[in-house]
Amino acid sequence: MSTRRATISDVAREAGVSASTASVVFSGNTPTSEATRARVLAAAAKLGYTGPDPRAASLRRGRSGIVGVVFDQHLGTAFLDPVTTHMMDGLADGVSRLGAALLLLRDDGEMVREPSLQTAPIDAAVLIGCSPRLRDSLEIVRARGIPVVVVEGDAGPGVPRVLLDNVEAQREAARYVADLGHRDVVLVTLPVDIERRRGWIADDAVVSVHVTADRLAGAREVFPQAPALAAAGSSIDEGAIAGRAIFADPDRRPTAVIAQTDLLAAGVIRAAEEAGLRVPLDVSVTGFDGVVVDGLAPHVLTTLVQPATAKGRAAGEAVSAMIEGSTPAGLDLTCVFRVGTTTAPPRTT
Amino acid sequence: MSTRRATISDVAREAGVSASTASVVFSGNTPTSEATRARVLAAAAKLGYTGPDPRAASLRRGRSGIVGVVFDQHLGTAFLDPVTTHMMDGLADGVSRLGAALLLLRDDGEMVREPSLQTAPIDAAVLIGCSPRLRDSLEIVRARGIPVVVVEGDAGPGVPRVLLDNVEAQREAARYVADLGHRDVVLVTLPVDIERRRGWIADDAVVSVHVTADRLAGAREVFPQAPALAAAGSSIDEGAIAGRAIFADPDRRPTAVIAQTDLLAAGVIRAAEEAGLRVPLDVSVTGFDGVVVDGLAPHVLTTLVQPATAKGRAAGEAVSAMIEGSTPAGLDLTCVFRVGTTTAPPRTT
DNA sequence: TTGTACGCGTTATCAT
DNA sequence: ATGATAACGCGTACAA
Repeated sequence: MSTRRATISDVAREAGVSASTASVVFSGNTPTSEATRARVLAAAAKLGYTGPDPRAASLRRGRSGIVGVVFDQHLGTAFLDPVTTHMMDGLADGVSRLGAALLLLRDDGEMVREPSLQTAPIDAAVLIGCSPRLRDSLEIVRARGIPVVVVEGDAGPGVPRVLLDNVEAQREAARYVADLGHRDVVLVTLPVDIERRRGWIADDAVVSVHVTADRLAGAREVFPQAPALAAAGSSIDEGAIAGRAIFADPDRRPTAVIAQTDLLAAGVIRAAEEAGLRVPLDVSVTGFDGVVVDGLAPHVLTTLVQPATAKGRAAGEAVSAMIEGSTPAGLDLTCVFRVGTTTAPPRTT
Repeated sequence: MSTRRATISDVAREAGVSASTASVVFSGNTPTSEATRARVLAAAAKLGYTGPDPRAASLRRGRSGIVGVVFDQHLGTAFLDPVTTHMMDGLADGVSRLGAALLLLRDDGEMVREPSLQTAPIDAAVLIGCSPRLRDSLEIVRARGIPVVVVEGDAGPGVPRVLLDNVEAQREAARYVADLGHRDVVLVTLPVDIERRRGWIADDAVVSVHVTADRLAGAREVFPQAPALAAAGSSIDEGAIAGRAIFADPDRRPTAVIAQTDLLAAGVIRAAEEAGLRVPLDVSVTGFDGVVVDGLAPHVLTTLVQPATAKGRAAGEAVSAMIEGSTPAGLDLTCVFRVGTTTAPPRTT
């Protein structure tokens, strides 16, 4: 029972070679004779040496092989959104070429103990979302000289971004609804600001959340007068709350609802069915995101399929490229409109 | 424009102090005079030095401040389960005392490029789930001499585990259902093995998934003869599939269904309502987990509320303790039975 | 193919 | 309160 973990020098001594030779055996960066290789490995096994200390290797190499992913909210909250989840999946994929792992970081402004965004041993960072904190996070990583990519957020110049065509996509869906013959349409939106207040959005309201504003703008290009009801978040329950408000008055029911996310759309459908309306016969509903909404079956949402996984992968590949020295341009991803079973022409009364 | 990032020696030189003094200014580990402190900070600002290099600090200190979380499946898949999500939240919380961040690791057995579980600069590891891979992962981290905690899995001796009282909890729910007067009960279970095949579980079937087996055993203590239908996973849609099978034949409908997760229960409820049954008037349904099932409202599941967040936090605190040198015992967490609106006495026909 | 020499950037210890 | 010194464990020129 040694009192201290074995180092590569110990192994080298045991094997009767120099430390650098042992190092080379483990890294494989230089050819070694089969004999020494075997002896080194045997010595390592004997000493319980499991490989180079990652901390020392990382100092020496100047790289840790870790990419930080920065959230501005509780991890639990962030992962509740399937879009985020899929993006993480793509991200893991995108950095895997580089063999990097993902470090979950939360930058909430507080001075926490390490490792925070300021001190984590990361080779690059991915900033997510469009929070007000984003600028500050960006400041921190840029000061550290760490490559950074921003996903769907407002970054300064010189920072590669991965963006979505929210305006155009939402416009396309709205156009489809209009072409079906709908004129009486209500929009259900994501929160308009950090307050996350529910309610009808006034014409002069300032929508400070990027995504919300863009999708709203897209829909309004087709339905300039459509009333818009803001939800407090993206969930089925929130959608149902909005839906109940919309379908409460039988005399003022719209023939179509354009929701800004699939979850909201699913909630609206739920509310419609509660109110005795059939989808799409009595009311058409569209969503946005193209995620699998658990429990929505047998409906198939008419929606905009966003490449959530690809978004993450693009971000991952971008940071990989930056780590390797190149300067990737930003990437603009596009959604694909998908016609499902939740839209139909309005009923002729 | 310097060609190289400034180091703490550069800062010290610029400030006219020694490197160790500068170091102390940043770490705060030793009192310093206000004057030197200010001079060092000024020098740092001038040189664009943003703090000690985490890699070097980590080598020197022998700690990285990073805790690895090991999954055996796609991250996207893992995070689809709200229980996992909540656990991650608790985990983040539990390691925060130590100021650690979480590194997402996937150990799928392949020899990947670093950092894998074998080479990641982690101070401790948390292994999740009851996969066959778990033993191997365990082997790797133990060989590295890294503290490890296993959550709801089968670990060897000497490894702290965080466990749930699945058997007892499920038994309590079953007892409650029995006490309501139900005799004709069907169980809906999680997958029985890696195959994830749907279908009725034969009496002599081998249930190799720990959680499934435990919850099944608990229910069978009260309802030894109850037929059990395995789902292919934990989701509303899977629950609905099981539910449709169960309610297909009007003559053979049970008066109660005991589902092994809330998501499955929600699906069963959906299927029941599709079949024109009212919950809980015509059929009672219980779940397990106590997560918020988006879209289940207005129902409130009768279920076993599992302390998912606490589970994660316990694991986090356990690794924190181990990093600091103590050897925490395992922790047995208990579920709390919660009566909701989805159970009632069977209708007297 | 193997060994020598050096430095990566920091911090703990101890002396002043 | 500050400074000198010595590792921390490794990888990589370069020489042999």
